[in-house]
Amino acid sequence: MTSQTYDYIKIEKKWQKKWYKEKIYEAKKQDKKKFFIHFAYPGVSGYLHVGHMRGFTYCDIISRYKLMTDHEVLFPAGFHASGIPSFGFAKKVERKDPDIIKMLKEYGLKDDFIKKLKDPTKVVEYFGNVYVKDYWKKFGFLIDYSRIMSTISEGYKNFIKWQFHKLNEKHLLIKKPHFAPYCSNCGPVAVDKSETDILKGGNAEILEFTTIKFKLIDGTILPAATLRPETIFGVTNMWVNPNVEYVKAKINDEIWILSKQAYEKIIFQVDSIKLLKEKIKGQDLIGKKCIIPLINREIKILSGPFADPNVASGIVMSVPAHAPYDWIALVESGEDIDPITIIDVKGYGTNPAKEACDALNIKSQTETEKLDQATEEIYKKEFHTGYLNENTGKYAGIKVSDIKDEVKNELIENNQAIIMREFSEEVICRCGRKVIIKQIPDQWFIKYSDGNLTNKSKKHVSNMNISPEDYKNELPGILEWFDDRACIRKGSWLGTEFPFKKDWIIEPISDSTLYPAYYIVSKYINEGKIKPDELTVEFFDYVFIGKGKAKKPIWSIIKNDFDYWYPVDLNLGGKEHKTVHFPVFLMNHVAIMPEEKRPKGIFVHWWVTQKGKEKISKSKGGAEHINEAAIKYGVDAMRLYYSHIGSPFVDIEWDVEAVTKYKNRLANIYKLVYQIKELKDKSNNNLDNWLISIMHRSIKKTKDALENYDLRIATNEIFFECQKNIQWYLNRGGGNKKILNNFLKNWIILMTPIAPHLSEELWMLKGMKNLVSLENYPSFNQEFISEKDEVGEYLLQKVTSDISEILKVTKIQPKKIFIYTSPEWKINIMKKTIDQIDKNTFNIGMIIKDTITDPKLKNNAKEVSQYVGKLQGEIKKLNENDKKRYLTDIKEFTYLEQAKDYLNNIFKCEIMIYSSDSDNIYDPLNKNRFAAPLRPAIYIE
RNA sequence: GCAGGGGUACCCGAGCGGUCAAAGGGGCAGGGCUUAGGACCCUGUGACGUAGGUCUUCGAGCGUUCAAAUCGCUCCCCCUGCACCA
Repeated sequence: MTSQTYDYIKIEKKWQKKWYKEKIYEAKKQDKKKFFIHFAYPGVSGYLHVGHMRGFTYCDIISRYKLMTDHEVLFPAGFHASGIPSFGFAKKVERKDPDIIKMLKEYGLKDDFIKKLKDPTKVVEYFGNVYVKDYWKKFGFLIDYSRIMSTISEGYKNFIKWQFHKLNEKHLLIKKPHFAPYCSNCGPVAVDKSETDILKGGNAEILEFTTIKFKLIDGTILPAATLRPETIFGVTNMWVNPNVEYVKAKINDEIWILSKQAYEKIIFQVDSIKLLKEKIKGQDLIGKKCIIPLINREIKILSGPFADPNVASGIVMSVPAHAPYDWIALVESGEDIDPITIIDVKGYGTNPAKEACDALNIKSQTETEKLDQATEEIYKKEFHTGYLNENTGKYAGIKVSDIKDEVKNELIENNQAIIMREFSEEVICRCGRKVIIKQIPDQWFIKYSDGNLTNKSKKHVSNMNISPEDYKNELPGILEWFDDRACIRKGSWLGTEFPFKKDWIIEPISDSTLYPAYYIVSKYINEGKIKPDELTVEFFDYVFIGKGKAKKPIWSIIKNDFDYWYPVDLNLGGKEHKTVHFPVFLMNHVAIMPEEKRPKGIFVHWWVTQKGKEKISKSKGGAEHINEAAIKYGVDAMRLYYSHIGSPFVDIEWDVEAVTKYKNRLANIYKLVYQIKELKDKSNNNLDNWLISIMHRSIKKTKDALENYDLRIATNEIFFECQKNIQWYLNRGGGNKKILNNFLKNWIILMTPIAPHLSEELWMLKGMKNLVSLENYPSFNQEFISEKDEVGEYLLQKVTSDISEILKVTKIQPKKIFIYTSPEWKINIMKKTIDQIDKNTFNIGMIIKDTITDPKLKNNAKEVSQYVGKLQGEIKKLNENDKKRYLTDIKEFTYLEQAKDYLNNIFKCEIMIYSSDSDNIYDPLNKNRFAAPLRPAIYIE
């Protein structure tokens, strides 16, 4: 192994050891500006994958950058251990789930140890360790490891209890009934796409059927369930399935007729319900009459075999003017009933349902596919563009989309309807039972709907620093829409006991809103300087909101810390947090913390997906394991990949080949530094000044980008532009040791936040003794900018590419190349014209006159006027950069003359350079007349 | 349903009124370096062109403008989040 081999494994180990030994990560309160950054702590649900590292890495990059720009940085981390995941994991271990056991064995765990993971707290402990040791430390994160905490620790629980006391004091805890997915065997279950808790039905939505109480003559209730309560005005009859035996139930004081299936669902949703012995055949209801509530019209019950006993109440009201199913059924029934139109919609006449059926040529109730299509079409049209007409009484003229809830609410207030909730598709629990929706009568909520809280939060957002900008604009809407959130639950999971109701546990979103504040305390807990049971309500009142007095000296020490570090400057999290975590993070701070302690910034990043934009999921194959990837590609390569492959605000694909390319790039940089070491010292003023100048441009661009957290732009500048520049310098023949050294040092520092291990290694190679991680980021200095040399190199590149172009087109094998730089008068005119156009004083005649006062140009008047004429249009198209280039004073002839060796080298032939102003020019084809500023004429033999 | 984001050359992806035939990377082709290379360097990669040029392109169609990938409208198509999962 030669010294030039990039042995990243060795390098990583070496520098991590040093960082962690010297504890350079530890945040210390100093007289500097502080920066508090953290990521939304991960849930403890198993091993993480390469996707999770994206956000963590961004956080470390920003944190390292701040550390290098004169900030004292606090970058803590912890685990969100509350909730179902660790509990579920433990359960799986307990029942020896083969996938889980296999996975644990793959990670090298012994049977004895695996057994221990039946205990959820052991699960948390184990994975907490994995996250710290195998992920965060392996990636070189300068997390303050002295503050690591978990949400199921005693101290944290006391903190959460305090939070809920505060919410209660502010009247932000309320009680009301709630409807939640529930398994009669396992308790509450989460219905979501990941299907953690369930076997089937992850895509199910909860549908809210307005169940309207139609009354039979004897007062018995025939409940018709509908998603479109506003159509009640258009009801002409009822549909009852003749083949179904309905049951009767007593709900409060009412007798209801409904399907057996409906009964079994509704018992969980109403307070008082009793099944009666009496049953009734659908057939026996047909022909009877009932009354439409609200409008008190009498209608007939008809036979509707399509009325599905599994859907809602099993009984359907018929709106033939607006529901294709009802229309066709009515036609087929042969009854003499006129549809009632209640909605006016552009593009339809008096009976939209009939028109839609006709358009699709629907003839029978059995054509369900077409009927569904017709239903959807009409529903969409009517909902978005329809208005209720005169048949709807006081609602006439109102938009359908605005009225739905009003009709529903009126019916409910009049005790003429209830809401019945049901899944859009079947949901089956892990245990095999059907998941139902259950009413929880006295559910506690955090009142996020509170107007005052919402408004204050929205106002706070407007002063925050939020990336991306789009999210900042979205947030007020989200806060507005964010509703009360059920905050406690009873069931098998981990979390803090709710202080106001015994045996109930605070749910995991509600216990992770103010938590960055706890990082200030966790350090003292971890170091044994204060005990968990000392963290009383008085303690937190004093430390966090300055209420009361310090009962012990340590209280004021902690408070001092808190006052220095808080608020959070930047909270990073994935896009999944946009509508859940970030809103509650904000609103709880606004509710509880004083104004100066509310968060300053949020950074939302998108995900790493599998090929084909699929979410990486452990259950569905998953991506590479973090530790394997780290060995295969190297940590710095992965860090570079995350920060460069795409904008933080798009999903990126995990692309093994791309990561490999990044790895090679780092190896090249490593080699390049070695190669430069071996160069012979030589100087070239123009070129050397150019390198310094361009270096400072890069410094400026990088810093500007990093200040805005534009990680990708910064990374591009450092790892691609800088490399390109130094490559140009070397290819051009540059070799000034002093300047190269200076360039490299700056370059290495620039790289450090992104590829810290490589940077440390290179820094040492340059003979530096200190840690580059603790260096100061280079600062931009205008003095080092040399416009002249930048323009000179630009000219050279332009000439080179022009010559190449000519060679390519003409296919000439060049023997001699002649270059003619612009005559002085054209340069003067160019400058004058730019100046005058900018000042809006352009006068073509004056410029020509001025120019030909020069006796040498007297005979060239025609050429002069032609040139000026063309210039005008061209200059208007120029941008500021271009203009600046033309206005820069540079002796083109001299510059090119000095770069002759380079041209010589490139084109492998003799190069002759002339100024168009000089007399002895070899120019057989009179090409020099085409010479213009920064665009010399070329002639090739 | 509510809300958000997109469609750019072979692919990924930047650009978001003139600097745009459109950055950067990858792929592909040719050349170089090499014992070899899947490492690295150079060149090319819309079409046409024996002089640095011209022509046609940025989902589709209209429009605004001296000027549009970039702005407006309409349409088509994709993707994502949505609360008791974190």
